[in-house]
Amino acid sequence: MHDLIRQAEALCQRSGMAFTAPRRRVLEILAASETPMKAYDLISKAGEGGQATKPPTVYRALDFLCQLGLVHRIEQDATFVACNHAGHSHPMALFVCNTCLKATEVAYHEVAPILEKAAEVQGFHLTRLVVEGRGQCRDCALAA
Amino acid sequence: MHDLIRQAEALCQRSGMAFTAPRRRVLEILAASETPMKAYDLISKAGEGGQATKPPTVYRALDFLCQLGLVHRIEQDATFVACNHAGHSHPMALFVCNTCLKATEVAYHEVAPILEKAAEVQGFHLTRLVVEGRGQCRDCALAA
DNA sequence: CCTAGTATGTTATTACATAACACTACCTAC
DNA sequence: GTAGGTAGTGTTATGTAATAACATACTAGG
Repeated sequence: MHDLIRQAEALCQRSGMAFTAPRRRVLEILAASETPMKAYDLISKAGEGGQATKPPTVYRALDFLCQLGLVHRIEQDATFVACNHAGHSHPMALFVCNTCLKATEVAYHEVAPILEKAAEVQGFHLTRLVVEGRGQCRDCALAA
Repeated sequence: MHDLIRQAEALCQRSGMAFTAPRRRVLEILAASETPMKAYDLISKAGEGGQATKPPTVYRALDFLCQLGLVHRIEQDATFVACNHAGHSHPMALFVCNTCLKATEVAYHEVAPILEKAAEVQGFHLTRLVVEGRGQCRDCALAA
């Protein structure tokens, strides 16, 4: 999706950050992938153009893109996925289909305050929230 | 906490599973730890008794204990923590303090149905839910 | 007894992630 | 213009997490 790339360029320009070659490359690969990718698949894919691409290069790009909200890391299985809703900074849950492995993003507006409150009751002040899941997506349910 | 060990014994007996030496050892170490532990810290700690303890042994024990709900894996940082609320199978969120690294468990009864419903709207059927967080715990807030 | 099931022991390897340092490009202050 | 800072990349090496594959032991049922 070239949309995403253009959004990334815009976002970087606004915040004075550089949208450099490796960052672009990593985002392009992720945007073109149907499913979340493992870091090392990404590394070897990024290296296909003759460009030697080593782990730190890719991990740095991933950190950058994650911070900007253009990419999400799925903690459950250590994979990375381009964000469909870039720009927005909604809190987004990532639900991964057990069959096709695609990730579905679901907003959880209502849920964040509830969890924050529940945490606060125990004296815990939340600064970051991770909501993920597993299950079956619509397509795979219909196909079954 | 010997409570946890006794609970584990009981739980295993009821379900016809064996509470074997490595399983007990891993649970003991986790129960005695203030904070969630990384797998390899666990492995070397388990090996302190002269007993050679290799990764597969410990990972197998961890899988077993996680299935029984006696231990939780914290996906954010690949650590493991003994569960304070064994027996119950409440859905539990794990919030990790950025300062002291201790984990606080918070029930999220109310939240699960909301997320399930939000997922269902997009045709996604949830079978597993992971809710985790980061922030500051009560003790560290008071100390600050 | 012996065999099927369950669990552990052991070796080796695969996969995930970062430390540390050298180098480049660019920008800005003098 | 040039000294020095900042941000980013390249490269080597290593640290950390997890599992594959196969051998061995324990135990309960026929």
